[in-house]
Amino acid sequence: MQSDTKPRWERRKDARPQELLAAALDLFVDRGYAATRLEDVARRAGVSKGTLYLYFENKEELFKAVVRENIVEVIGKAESDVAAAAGASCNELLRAMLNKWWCEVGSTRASGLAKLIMAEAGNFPEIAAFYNDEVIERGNGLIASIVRRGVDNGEFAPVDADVMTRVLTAPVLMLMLWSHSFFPCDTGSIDPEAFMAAFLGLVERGIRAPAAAVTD
Amino acid sequence: MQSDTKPRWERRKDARPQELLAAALDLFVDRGYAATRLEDVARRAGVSKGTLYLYFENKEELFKAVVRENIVEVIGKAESDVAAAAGASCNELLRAMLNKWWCEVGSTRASGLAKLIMAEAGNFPEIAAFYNDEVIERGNGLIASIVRRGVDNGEFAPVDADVMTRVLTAPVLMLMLWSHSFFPCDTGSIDPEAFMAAFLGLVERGIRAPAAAVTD
Amino acid sequence: MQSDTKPRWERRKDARPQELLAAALDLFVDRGYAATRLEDVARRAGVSKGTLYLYFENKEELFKAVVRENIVEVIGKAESDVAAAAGASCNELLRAMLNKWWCEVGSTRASGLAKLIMAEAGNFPEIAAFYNDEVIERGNGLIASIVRRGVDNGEFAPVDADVMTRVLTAPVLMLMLWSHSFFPCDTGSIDPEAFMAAFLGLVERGIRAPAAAVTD
Amino acid sequence: MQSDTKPRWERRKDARPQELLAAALDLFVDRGYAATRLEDVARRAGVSKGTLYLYFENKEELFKAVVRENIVEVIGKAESDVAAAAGASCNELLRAMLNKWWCEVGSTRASGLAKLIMAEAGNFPEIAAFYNDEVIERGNGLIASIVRRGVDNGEFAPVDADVMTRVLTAPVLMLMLWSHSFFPCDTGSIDPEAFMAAFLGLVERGIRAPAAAVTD
DNA sequence: TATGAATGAGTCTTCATTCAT
DNA sequence: TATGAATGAAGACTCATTCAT
Repeated sequence: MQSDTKPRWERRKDARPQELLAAALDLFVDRGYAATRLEDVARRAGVSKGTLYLYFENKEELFKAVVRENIVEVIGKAESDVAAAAGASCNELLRAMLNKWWCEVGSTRASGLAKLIMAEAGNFPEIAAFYNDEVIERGNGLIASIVRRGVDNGEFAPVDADVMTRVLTAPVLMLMLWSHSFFPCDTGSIDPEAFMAAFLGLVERGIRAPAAAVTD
Repeated sequence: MQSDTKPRWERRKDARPQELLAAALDLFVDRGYAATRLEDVARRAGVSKGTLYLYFENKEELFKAVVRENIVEVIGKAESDVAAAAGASCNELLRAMLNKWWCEVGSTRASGLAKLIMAEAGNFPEIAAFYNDEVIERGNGLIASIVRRGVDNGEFAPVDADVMTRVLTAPVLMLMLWSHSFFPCDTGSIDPEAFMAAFLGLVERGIRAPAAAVTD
Repeated sequence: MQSDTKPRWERRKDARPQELLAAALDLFVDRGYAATRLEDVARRAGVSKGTLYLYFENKEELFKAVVRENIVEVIGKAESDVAAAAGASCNELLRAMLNKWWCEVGSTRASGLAKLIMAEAGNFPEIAAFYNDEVIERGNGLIASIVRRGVDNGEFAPVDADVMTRVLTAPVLMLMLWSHSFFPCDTGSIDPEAFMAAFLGLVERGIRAPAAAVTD
Repeated sequence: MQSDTKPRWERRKDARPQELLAAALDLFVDRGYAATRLEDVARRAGVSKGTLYLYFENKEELFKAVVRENIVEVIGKAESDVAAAAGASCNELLRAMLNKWWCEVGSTRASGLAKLIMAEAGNFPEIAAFYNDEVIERGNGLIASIVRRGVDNGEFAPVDADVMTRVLTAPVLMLMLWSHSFFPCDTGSIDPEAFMAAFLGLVERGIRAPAAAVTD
């Protein structure tokens, strides 16, 4: 859409940040935050180290940009979805959200960022705070709101919504972590679909109100 | 009689390794593997850098020793326990083991090692291999053996033991990870006992054979 | 126009490797391999430690580059020279080569590398192998080829070429070693030209075939 | 010869320094001065690091003691021998001394000390001075005195005795160095006896006065 | 005498960041 | 905008020497 008259050597001017973000995502996911060298990010994006600093103030800002691009955005969409499904069955909605979370984030490269955060947040407080505010609080809030609604309307057993949110998100988080592990037994032996199916089955049967059977 | 001048060092041969392992556990857990400086480990144990090398060949061997001391040993005991409980109810045994795992490892400082491994194994293949062989394979094997027995004797629904093992261990693992996170919401908001209770309840109701409901 | 503040560094890409190699040669020769600190090499070349690593992967590669620059190249030229002098008197060619060796390598700073190798090869096997292949084998082969020709054409007494090569190269090597010794008697008392003259005279009279006298 | 009444555990009290010197010789020769660790010396002698310091003030004194024990002593005997052979043929005496030197020092482990000195004297000035005074000056003086006598009595061509001493000692020195090299071509391909025979033949024919040929 | 635990200065190597061009 | 040469602080590991026992 840009003017066609621009000389050839200036092409892709606007694409630079995207290429850098893509390269950074790959390397952060593979190596972690501290172990990722900016020079490698630059090289993978086909630019020089100095260029990277033209687009991102420093390593930390680069990382934040990667998180925004790959995770924060998805959460925003999910929030809209939940708001739109106000009348749906909570048991189904809950499982749909968990499954969607796995499909749209967990099963992508972006899930490596969760591993990274888990691992290194303690050494980089600023990053921890950012991730907590932008991802964890919002993501958990979303799940908790569904649980709360399910408890309120009698679909679910009367559980503590915040605690149950943790229990429900834990397996998906672990699956995300495992999918970025280098353990032979992990990498090789877990079938994510089977795992999610087993987990969602457990949830379906495990969360609903006992009384529900009577009610039926 | 007491000299006013503190001796340059104190001779504590037998106590040293334990003190060093304790200091190393603390720092590995707090900072991760790569970010832990051996000089800090030494200082925390009250000795000099060089002294550490009298007891442990290098950083990697120090780490392995920490894992052996804090995790491998517990697994060994658990294996005996399971073998001794051959006739028990699998549903109960399973929950007992998961709970015990949390109590004896998960809720201690040692659980930080799981976080560390999750996070950094990819950058340190030798450590990954060691941990996989000594901890993951053995630990998973233990849980899977119980699940398999429960499926065989009809206590459990006919699930895939290896997949279910992953599903069952995931929440405990995540709780371990969370308990070593620095996120305000994590550190503050999770009550491990409530989490474990919620999780074990989910398991009890979720894993048993459907027929069991009829039996009640 | 000249800024009063000296720039933190100066950009000298093309000159750098040469400056670093020169500094490295000096220090390796003066202090040996193990005792040469890369920081000193850098400082002598007027750069920082890190800069050195932009041009040479590590200490070993730096050393190899120094050897290539200062010795291997000369051997290559000598090989051409010998090939070109196919018809010359072997007695004269032999002495010319030995003398040339002294003049072009032995009497320069580069000869200190021979001392270094002699001294430290045992502790650095990789360096030993490199030097053996690139310098010793080729250099000895060159001298031996002349001796062999001289024996074959009757100029020389029927000696074993490989043994005689050792005998012939030994004094030049020793002179090289001596010229880098710090012994008062060595540094001061040896006149290399007198030494070489005495040695070459010894060779001229000592190597030729006894029958030669008859021939005259 | 010591009292037989001494308790068993105190045996070999006087042998300790000898054992330490033997161990030190081995390691200095194999690894050089700087690279020899005193802990290894102690271990090889079967004692602890601390014990070594009971007998030798520090690394440097240990090294000096090794040199005294293994080289200085031999030179003393050689000086007596030369003094006793006042009337012998200088050509023969010279070759006898050179050969003896090889046999009694050069072909033993002690020759490795020459390599070590050659290599590292520059980094340890005190050691250099010691070796120069105790070994080099005295050894060279011995050879030079024979050369001088041979020139004076017409047996030898009128050479400069000091220069010729260097030329004559150089091959033996190099043979000593080579015999402690790790180069395949060195270790494997040099036959010391053949080398010495070739060298001594060269000397015999090369050093005598030209007139001598006429005389024959 | 003998031990060996303890020390700490010293050296190679890495990498985020800066800045002259 | 883009480059990449240059910087320098930081960390693992070694080893001569000391000294309480």
